[in-house]
Amino acid sequence: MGELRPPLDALLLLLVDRMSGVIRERVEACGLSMPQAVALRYLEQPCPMRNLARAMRCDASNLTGIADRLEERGLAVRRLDPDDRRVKLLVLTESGLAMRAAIHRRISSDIAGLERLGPAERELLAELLWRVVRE
Amino acid sequence: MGELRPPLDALLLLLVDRMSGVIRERVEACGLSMPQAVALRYLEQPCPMRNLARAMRCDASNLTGIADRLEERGLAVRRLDPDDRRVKLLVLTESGLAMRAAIHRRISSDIAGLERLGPAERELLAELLWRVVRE
DNA sequence: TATTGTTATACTCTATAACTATA
DNA sequence: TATAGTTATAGAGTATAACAATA
Repeated sequence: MGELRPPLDALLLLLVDRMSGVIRERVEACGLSMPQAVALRYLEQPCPMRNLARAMRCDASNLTGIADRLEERGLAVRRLDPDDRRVKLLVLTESGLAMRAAIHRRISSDIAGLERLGPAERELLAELLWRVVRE
Repeated sequence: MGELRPPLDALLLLLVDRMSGVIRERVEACGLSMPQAVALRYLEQPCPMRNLARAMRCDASNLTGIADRLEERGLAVRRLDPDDRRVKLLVLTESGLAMRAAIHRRISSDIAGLERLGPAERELLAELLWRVVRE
């Protein structure tokens, strides 16, 4: 029963694979597509559509449709920017803020096999990941 | 300069987010879409299209198009299953095997900020992740 | 009857290019 | 002239439902 441990890179890929699947499931259980959920996450504050596109690493033309669908669902609205009349600011509604929080809550809870680690091991894992992930 | 360390769940989400982006970039630099690359990864051996769809967690009807495009690129071929004439086995070509290996190589190398950890710390991280990710 | 792969349909995401209204 | 958002277009992924061939 001596199961061979895969190398670190394989473990990281496995982790990403599993977590991505679970995240997608939970987001779609909330009735949103992934791009819509990602947009919500970036909309902590009113944001020009152009900036949002940059943050989401997609072409600006895509944001038209994504914003349309967020508006249709009542999760966000377009607001004119008084300082530059070319710009439209995308802003979360109350409902959008609630959805954003709900998705974050669902995604952050019950992660993978984290329950198999004790408090000290989680602390250790967090320290190591912090070193890896830090800017 | 005392930067606050985010909680473990946030660190894991951050890691997944970063790695997912890099993986997508590298896959698309190889000229494939993510679903095509995932299909290649699962095609270690000839595989009925139905099983592949199950593994990829998508409807079987999607595999028709994905397999079509893999065949157009000469990366895979459909082969009849002698044991069950309803079944078509998807099989990698030589070119498909090479692409599969190339993608895996590119994805596995130079991961995120892993270079910031020493050998002992990497060993520790691998042990912890193995506990988390193990079946 | 049940299953495999396909087709038809509809929706979403994706990029490119052209357009408009501002700056 | 440059930029912000939109539109038009085309390709790809996604699910559902219906279908032909086979079990």
